[in-house]
Amino acid sequence: MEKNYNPSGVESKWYSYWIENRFFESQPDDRPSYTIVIPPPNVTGVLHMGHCLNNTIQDILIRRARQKGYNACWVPGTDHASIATEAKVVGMLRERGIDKNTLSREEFLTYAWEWKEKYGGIILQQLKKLGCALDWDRTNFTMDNDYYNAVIDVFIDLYKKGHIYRGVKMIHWDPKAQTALSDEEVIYKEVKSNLYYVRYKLDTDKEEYITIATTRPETILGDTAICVHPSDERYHHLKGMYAFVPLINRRIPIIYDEYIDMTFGTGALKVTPAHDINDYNLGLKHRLPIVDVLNSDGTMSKAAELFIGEDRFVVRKKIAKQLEAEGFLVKIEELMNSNGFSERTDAVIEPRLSMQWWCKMPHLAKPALDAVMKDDIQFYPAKFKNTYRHWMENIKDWCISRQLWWGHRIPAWYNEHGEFVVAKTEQEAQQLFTEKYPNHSFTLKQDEDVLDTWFSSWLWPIEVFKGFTNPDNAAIQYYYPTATLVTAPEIIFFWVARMIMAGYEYKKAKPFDAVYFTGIVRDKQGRKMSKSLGNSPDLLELIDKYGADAVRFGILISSPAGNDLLYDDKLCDQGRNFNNKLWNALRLIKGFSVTKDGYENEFATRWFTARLIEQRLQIDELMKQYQISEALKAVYKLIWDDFCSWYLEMIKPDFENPIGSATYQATLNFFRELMITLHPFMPFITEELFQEIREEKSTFTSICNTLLKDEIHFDQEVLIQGDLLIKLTTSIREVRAKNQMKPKDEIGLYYNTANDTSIEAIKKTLTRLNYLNCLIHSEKPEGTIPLTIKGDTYYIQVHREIDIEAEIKRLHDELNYTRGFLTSVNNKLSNERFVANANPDVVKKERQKASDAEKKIAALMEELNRLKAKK
RNA sequence: GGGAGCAUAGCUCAGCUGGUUUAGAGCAUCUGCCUUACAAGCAGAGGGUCACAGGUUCGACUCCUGUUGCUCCCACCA
Repeated sequence: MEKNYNPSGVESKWYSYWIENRFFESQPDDRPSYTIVIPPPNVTGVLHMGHCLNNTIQDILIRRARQKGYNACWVPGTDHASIATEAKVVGMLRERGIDKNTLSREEFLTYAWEWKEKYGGIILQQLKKLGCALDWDRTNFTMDNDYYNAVIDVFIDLYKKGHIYRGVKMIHWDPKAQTALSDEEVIYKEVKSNLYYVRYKLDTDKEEYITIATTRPETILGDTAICVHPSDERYHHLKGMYAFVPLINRRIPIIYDEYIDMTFGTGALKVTPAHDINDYNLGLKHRLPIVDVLNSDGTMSKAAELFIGEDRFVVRKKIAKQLEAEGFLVKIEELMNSNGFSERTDAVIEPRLSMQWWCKMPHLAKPALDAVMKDDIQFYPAKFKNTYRHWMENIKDWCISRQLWWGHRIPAWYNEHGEFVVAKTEQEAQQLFTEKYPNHSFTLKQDEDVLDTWFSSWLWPIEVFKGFTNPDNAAIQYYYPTATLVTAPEIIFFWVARMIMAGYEYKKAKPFDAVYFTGIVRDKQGRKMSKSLGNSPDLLELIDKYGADAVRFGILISSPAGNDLLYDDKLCDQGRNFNNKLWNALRLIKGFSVTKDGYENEFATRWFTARLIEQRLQIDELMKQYQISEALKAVYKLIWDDFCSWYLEMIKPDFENPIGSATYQATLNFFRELMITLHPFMPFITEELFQEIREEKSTFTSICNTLLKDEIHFDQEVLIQGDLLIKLTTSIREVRAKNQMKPKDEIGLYYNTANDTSIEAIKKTLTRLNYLNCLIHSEKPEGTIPLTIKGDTYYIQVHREIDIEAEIKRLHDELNYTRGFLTSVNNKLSNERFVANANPDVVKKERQKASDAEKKIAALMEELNRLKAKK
């Protein structure tokens, strides 16, 4: 074996081996299932740190489930991501000099599919580098033929049930992508804007004005009223009056409504029903006309009368100048306010009135809310239940149509008069049309729009098993409900909530038992990783540099449950070092020469046997609670500290001496068990080392399909002895360090407890003791340093002048500490109410603590006096 | 504006339903070691008024209230 572990080559070798031997494939059988559906990454995506965290966690859950005897199935796939992909394709076409507007729908879709075939699989390939144990035969895409039909069928079904309708409402418009967005796709950001104070001339004989304040002066051209608060005395005299919109002189009424905030600006609001949701509502209430001054691309429309065809932001500046020139602009103030941006294109959102398709939510939300509140579906961390409840209780109708081509085309058919039917095919539509509108003409045209991406992804846990296409098939029966969904909290509404709704609506059952929400990956300064900051490392480069195991380790070890994690390359260093530690531990073991009568350490093997079981139970508990980074820490310590630092040092024979075959076999076996325990976290190196010590080379064995033992009983007593041994060893090393002794300097230990069998296990290697003597009570050795552990005293002989003053001080400090401790314990015990009220076990423990402390104090006193006498 | 969460060592965090010591870990720091698996290593050390102020209790890092500071989600302000 090389001196250092080198992951390159090893990782791809084992991934191929796993695939060739179909270890990740799953078919229904008599084992219980453990299923995860991957949150399908966008076809446009490349792997980033968020994916790394997310998929590593899923991989751990899947691999562990398989080790625990479940039939584990992890389903991969991608999401067509309508708006994001369409934007990419449009961009690609532009680079090639093709304008989307010159293409037919079919031509555009041909390009889009080409693009998807070329780039759509990249992200899945990258997951293989991470080691993900996905069942590739089950790969799904949200626009696969069956999946597409399932989405359309669900639309039709909900329409028939009366949950889907068409209507004109104020929606969020993305002028860049030129499509409607759902509420969830709008991100509000604080921006610095100007607040323009503009005066409107009143329709009187005198030179009278009313001044309003607005951040969007370009919409002045769409004003149809000015609104003030009914109890605002400043404006009482204007009742029933009119004003003129500056520049275009439209005569508009002054209206009164309690919606107005009198303290903002001048207390007078310009009302533009076409371009603001609140203004729209005011308009409805006061029956105001609507003047839509913007085109769909964000330029001024004909209705604006001025600046026609110019961009809204250009016009904002121009109109301010013109207002100023004509004496309408009173002043400009700076203001922080929040603007909506498109999640996908980052364009500033326009509230816009338009005809869209909607899905009513209340009846879908009800069972989905109950399931989470009653913990039928468990959220980890549970705090997200609150967020979820709040949204579900205030849920609004879902805008599901998008003015795009890439996606599931809405199955609605219209005649020339805008009358429509919903049907899967044109044929069906014609039939329906005849029935519905017997005397109308019908040259039918299908709706040009597609459905929101999430209207397909909410069916993911069902349709990846063909739960719509073939509802009674064996796979859906066996795998659904899935076990755990691992996802980011950002998409709790977009996706998680809606999958739960779809699950109850169409399967009458939850889609998953639990949802684990990961944190956000941030850089070490706590900033969110983003392209624009350039603080996101290239994952593939990281894997090349450190190996996937080390990267997995790095991202997990910093990842507390439910909190954001601060990633730093240093953590991958730690992971790489851990790899190397494992590698070298095996190098040591394999380097032993083994004979029947070589060195045996029966205590050490007993101790580690117990330790292994104890820690595995601990890891089980942590994993049950999804405390994944804590579980990894526990494995890490078990291997590094318990196995390498203590166990291996205990069983290491003297230089060039052989090890006994019993101890050797036990050690190999421990190592194998440790690899299995670690495997879900670091799959590649554990497979490599597992194969390295494998005995039967003939069968297609892998650590992937090796079961974890489920022992639950272990020897508590030997663990206590081990702790004592560790304490003693540490104390001896401390003496060495304090006395600045070289490794070669002679040192000896006297002990006096006959009942202590573990003492024999203090091998010279642990502390480099030159001799170990049991002594009889009466003859305490001279010139030694006393160590008091749990009331027993040990003596260390260092063969050099002892600094008695320093030793006295050390004993004194320890004595003081122990006395303080005893006092606090005694305070409790002398309190009658404590003894009366506290749990009897607690009282018993406190009594034990007191007597231990007393014993220790006595021993310390004795040694202190002896030292003082010598002085 | 509504809601949720966090505050423990220089940094990142454990410490679950009050009593395992007078609070732990990893990283970082310092000291000593090229000791025959690993310097990507070994051994040892230092470092905390558990944000602040009250309260409940025999007993509070842990429960309650308030204050301060930070984070997130939702609603959305012309």
